[in-house]
Amino acid sequence: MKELRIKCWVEDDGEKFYGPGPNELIKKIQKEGSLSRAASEMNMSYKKAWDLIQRLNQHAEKPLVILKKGGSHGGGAEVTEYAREIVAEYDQLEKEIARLIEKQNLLKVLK
Amino acid sequence: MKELRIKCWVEDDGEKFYGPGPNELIKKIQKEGSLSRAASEMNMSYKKAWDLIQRLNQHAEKPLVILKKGGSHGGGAEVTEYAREIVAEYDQLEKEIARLIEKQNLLKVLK
DNA sequence: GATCGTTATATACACGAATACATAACGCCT
DNA sequence: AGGCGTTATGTATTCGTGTATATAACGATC
Repeated sequence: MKELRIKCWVEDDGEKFYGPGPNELIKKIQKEGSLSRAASEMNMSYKKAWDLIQRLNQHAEKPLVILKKGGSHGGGAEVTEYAREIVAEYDQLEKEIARLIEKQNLLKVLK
Repeated sequence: MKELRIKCWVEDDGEKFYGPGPNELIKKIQKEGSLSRAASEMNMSYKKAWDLIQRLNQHAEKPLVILKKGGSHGGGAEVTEYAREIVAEYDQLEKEIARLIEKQNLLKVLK
């Protein structure tokens, strides 16, 4: 069965840094409060998730995720208010794209 | 400088087979009448282009590109009318997506 | 039948990205 | 002081994808 897929992301000087992956990861961090658990939930290696967060915080004007190590629970990850705003906007954009897709079910190549 | 990018493609049972690459390749084949020249114009290896055309013709209900070998000019590649229709539709879709992008310059993460 | 330019096909190699693994650092708690 | 769970960081390995290279097949034209 054929279907039309669309993906959108943000690049900074040609380097991609925000897209579906980071968006989902941030949501899972928010839910779990832990980067390692969020990563394994996505079947993503911890290192990749960590590198991703570094790049995210570095390119954005304000940090999206605060990582803390040590402490009673060993540490944790906190999603900033700024990040929650971005997630909401990205989700909104994806919704609008999905609406555009539905209007485009007439492609000959889809048959 | 940050910018929003969008890409769309068609999948068949999860396998992607039509997107920006194939679309551009078909256009160049139409212009050149040759698969090898079209491929090198895109800085794409001949093998990759050939494999791509095979997959395209196999998944579509009608062939998009007819390859002929031998003959006075050594052979050549011909784009079918069906393919030209698909290219036109895909270009149209990309245009609509570009219009959607312009309305979306308000993302916080873009600042 | 020799030539020519293209398609057809297989194999070896290069490269980048992701994974796997190992180990250190941290700070609250008992 | 020791344990715990998490973050922090480097390195080696794996894996997929594309490239590079070589060679054969084809068929009209001369």
